Amino acid sequence: MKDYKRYLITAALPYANGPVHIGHLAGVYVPADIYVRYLRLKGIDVIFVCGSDEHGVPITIKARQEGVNPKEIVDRYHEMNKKAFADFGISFNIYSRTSNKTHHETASGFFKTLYDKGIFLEKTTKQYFDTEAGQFLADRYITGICPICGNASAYGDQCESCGTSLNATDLKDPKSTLSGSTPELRDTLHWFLPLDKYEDFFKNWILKENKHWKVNVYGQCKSWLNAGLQPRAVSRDLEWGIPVPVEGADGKVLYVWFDAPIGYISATKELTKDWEKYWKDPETRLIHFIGKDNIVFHCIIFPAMLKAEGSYILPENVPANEFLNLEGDKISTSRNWAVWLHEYLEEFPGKEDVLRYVLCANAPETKDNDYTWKDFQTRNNNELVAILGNFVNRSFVLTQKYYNGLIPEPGKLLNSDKKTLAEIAVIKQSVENSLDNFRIRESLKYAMDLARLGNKYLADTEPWAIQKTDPERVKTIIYISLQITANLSALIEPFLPNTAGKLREYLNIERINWTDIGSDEILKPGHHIKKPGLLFDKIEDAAIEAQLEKLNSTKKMNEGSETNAPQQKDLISYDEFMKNDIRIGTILEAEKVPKTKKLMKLKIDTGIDQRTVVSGIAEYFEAEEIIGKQVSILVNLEPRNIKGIESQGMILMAEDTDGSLKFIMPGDKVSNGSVIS
RNA sequence: GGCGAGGUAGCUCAGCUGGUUAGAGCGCGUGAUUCAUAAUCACGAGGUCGAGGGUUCAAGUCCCUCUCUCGCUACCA
Repeated sequence: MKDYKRYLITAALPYANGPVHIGHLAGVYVPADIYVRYLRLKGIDVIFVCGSDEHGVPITIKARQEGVNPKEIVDRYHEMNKKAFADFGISFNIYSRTSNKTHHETASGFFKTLYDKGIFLEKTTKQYFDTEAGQFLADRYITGICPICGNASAYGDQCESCGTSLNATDLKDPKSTLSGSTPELRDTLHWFLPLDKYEDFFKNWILKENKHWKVNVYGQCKSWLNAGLQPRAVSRDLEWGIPVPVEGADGKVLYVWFDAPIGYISATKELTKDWEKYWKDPETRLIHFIGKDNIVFHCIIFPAMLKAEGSYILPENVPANEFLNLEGDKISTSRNWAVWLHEYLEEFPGKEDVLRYVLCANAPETKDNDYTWKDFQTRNNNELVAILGNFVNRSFVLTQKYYNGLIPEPGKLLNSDKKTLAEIAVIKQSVENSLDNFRIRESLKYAMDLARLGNKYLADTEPWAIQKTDPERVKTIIYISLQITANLSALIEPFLPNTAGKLREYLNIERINWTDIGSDEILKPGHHIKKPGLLFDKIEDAAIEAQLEKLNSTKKMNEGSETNAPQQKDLISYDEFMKNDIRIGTILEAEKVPKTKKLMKLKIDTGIDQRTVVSGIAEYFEAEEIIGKQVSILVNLEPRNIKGIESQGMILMAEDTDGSLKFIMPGDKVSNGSVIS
């Protein structure tokens, strides 16, 4: 690899509409922090930037739900996450935010540069405008009648009743949710980044020059490049965000995906006057730590922006991780299925390193992984306490007992002693090699090998057995054990910084340079170590059960459907309801529509006729098992062509909380064509 | 359906350009040991490497088909 002069490390900007959880930590912040701490210990010039991503529609929606200003939302979560990260020990050089002045100026300037260079395409489209509120409406802010299923409160981007994704202009009788008025269609101008023009560049840069990227990252990029890149709108009509810095662009802001990654640049700017050195000098190695949901932005879109601007370097690597599950289920902010960092810090005070350790040991580097509290306990008790903590404790206790805390003078080293000491450098080399290749999980395992080495050394030499007969030999043994603990304090520093600090305190020494790892004379004979405490405590079953209980109650809350059931829709009149002609029919034939995942072609006896209906149920039913069943069917829905088949009606389904579908059927058999009212 | 990633011991994962009896950590069993938060150390049991074909003197490793998981994408009337 090229010899870089300095490193710029970014960690994905957490979205400021919720707290940080273990999934974020395991995928992004813990690996990034370990890597950065490692670089720092090696004396490398590195800065580590992050911050809150505070723009975008979801934040405005959350604000509206709570009846507050978006600013209140982002302030709340920015402060909360900033503090949680700091308390947890993620060592950002700066944790900034995209709502601040520097960022607004930077993002705005970045846009302006591209604009002046004539990079953007301009396109005019028609969008709804709320004349009362005086603004264009995001799709989410429009409700109306779904053209597909007739649901009266479909959103402009999606009908939650039938699940169809929509354009706001598809809705019948659209209403603004801001003012309740009927919006009017107006022309609106937007700017697009012509990603398609960079396709050749990316095919070369990623597929040829970046073969060293992780397979999951490389493969995902290949998938996108093969599908072809499309121009992407960089602006949108919204109040919350960074105004488009162009004449006549009132009410338009930069699309959040455009401004967010620029947040890395603004954060660097805030941090140092020398920011350009980190962003524009090819001797800087730029690395983005992200989760897999962010791959396309960091591997294609943001580099395209940087490339278009012209003066920036591109990322040298993007070590994206997969996702972490929790006790077998996907982590979900909305379902409160998560271990929140701020809560963990309160519930397990002083155990920051335990979580770091478990998340790193379980980091989803190659595929999604599962976090369980049982595993958390096991790793703490059987690895941190039993292997690492125990070795250190054994060494200390022996030192206190035999020498009153003074480092003894070693005698002549035996071959086995020399071999043990030489092993330290080998382990260090393994740790480095893994870290250099972003195999963080593996590197942690190697680091633990040093503690294993220590335990084995003590077991092999048995100082307690020969103290009476050969006290001189014991001095050497303890001396070497203590040198191992000292080396350990440096080697575990990137992974377990608090523990490393504690260990140094017990040893009564200053921080050791990474390059000194492997030395057998870190602690000088006669040096006093302090009366030690324990590095780790056992975690009892009760603490784990409490966490499981907490998750269990979350699960119950989620199942107690009130919390999850969608809100009641707007009132309708009896007449309106009676427009629906819903009947009971019998499924005569069923077959899966080829080349689709969900579609099933059904022939239904409606009592009036026999007709064909295409329905999105194939994921939950086999064709054979549903033939002969009675179902409810909306018969007067206007026909629609789906995959070349005319669908004449809609089968009514109930969607359970887990997303599975169930038929709405009569309690007892009735004649086909029976009317439902 | 298309594309991408993954499916290797009970669990979490290594196995590079195909080559001796498929590895590690944790868990499990047996033994040793007591300095240590019943911790440690040694040894051992456990895998038809998702399934089935094929190429090859030789395949976990290459090719084809199928299957399951995750993601992107199409589709959901």
